[in-house]
Amino acid sequence: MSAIALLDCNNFYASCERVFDASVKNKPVVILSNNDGCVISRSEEAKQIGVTMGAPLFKVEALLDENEAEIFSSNYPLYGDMSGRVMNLLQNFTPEVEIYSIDEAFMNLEPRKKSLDHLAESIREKMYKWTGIPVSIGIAETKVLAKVANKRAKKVEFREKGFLNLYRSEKIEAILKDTLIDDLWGIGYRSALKLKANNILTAWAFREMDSRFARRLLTVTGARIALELRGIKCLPFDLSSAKKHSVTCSRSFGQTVSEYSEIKEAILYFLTRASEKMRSQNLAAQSINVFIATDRFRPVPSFYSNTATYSANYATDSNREIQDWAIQTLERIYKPYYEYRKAGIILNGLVPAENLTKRMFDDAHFEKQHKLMKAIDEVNKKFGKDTVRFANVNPHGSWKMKQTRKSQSYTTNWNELLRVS
DNA sequence: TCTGGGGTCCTAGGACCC
DNA sequence: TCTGGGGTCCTAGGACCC
Repeated sequence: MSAIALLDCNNFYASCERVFDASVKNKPVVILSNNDGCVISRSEEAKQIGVTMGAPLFKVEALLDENEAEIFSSNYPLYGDMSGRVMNLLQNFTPEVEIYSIDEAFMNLEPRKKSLDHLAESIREKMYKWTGIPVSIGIAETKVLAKVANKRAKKVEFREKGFLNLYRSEKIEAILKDTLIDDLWGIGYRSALKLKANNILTAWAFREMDSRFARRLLTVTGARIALELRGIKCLPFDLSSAKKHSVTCSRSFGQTVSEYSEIKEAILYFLTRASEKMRSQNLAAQSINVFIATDRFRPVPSFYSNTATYSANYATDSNREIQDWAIQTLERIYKPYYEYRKAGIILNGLVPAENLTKRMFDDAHFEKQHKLMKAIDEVNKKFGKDTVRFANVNPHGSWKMKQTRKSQSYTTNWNELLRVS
């Protein structure tokens, strides 16, 4: 039985901003979602003054001003780059690292030369020294228990140490009894309601629950979590950094949009971004899902939301072809007169772009398009986004979000390096 | 035309995560 | 005035096959 660690970066986005801007140390810092809509990351100081996760900016703006907080739009190139540094560093401690999210990774700590506590300490220390990012670590026999340990490690009692080792620990029972069912990884709002209706209020009660009943109530997903709480591994360790199954691009608009031509513009723009990302992983899509929606908070004159899928007989990575799919699909769901607030596309059925099934008729033609797309991607990578683009794509449509508080791309753009004066 | 059991594949929708 | 975006997995149900 091996020990699993879950490492995550504390207040990741806020911490990233701090690495490069000393003037925001020891101040409340918050990072906003796209459109500068709501708070998605908070420094410790911001949490303390009572800014909640997901709070809409307009509701906490006064509070932030009073406390002289720093407010940033999200800067994903920066966070992505910092994430890469963190994950690379982890490989020095064990080859078995599963990157679970931009700021979290599971690690298999076996075999090891040091004690688990010692190992956790040295990982934390090196991470801070080399990347400037503070991290928390939870250690246990399964992923779910490691998650519990990690969460607890952030609480006041363990914050100083920054890690909690529950591997074969007699503390497990007490901690599970003190963990509310709502706070358990994998149990969301819906499942928590069902469990509470059955008087299952804590992680411990869930662990002790009859597993057939757990399965009936929450399907296999829930049953697995209950077993993991007992120390039985059900969630596999995924080292493969597996290829994606889908790529999404969607946005809320900066203002409402009604005209078909503008919605189409937005959709084609999202398509450009998503297919770029797809090709960067050498994948091709076999279907597309298009969705549009009016403002869910202000259903005026009435709420409308719809989605449709186009499935092709072959996969492609050519924008020309996917554009055709997208437009046909959009036409099926677009209705005039509505004030749309959000739209997006999902590319599905991703397969490796090499060795695609040969097409009966226009294979040579497709080969050409494939090469053309690759060439366009190269140019845009070198000279900047949308240097070369399809004429029907407008990267500056009226639907475009506003991002007014973005920090610099310190690590990914030569023109925005940190200046030392 | 109806009748049965057993199987696969696909899709839409739900639930959850960060 | 102002409320994010990008993913995964599971299941039920329809269509189809023998």
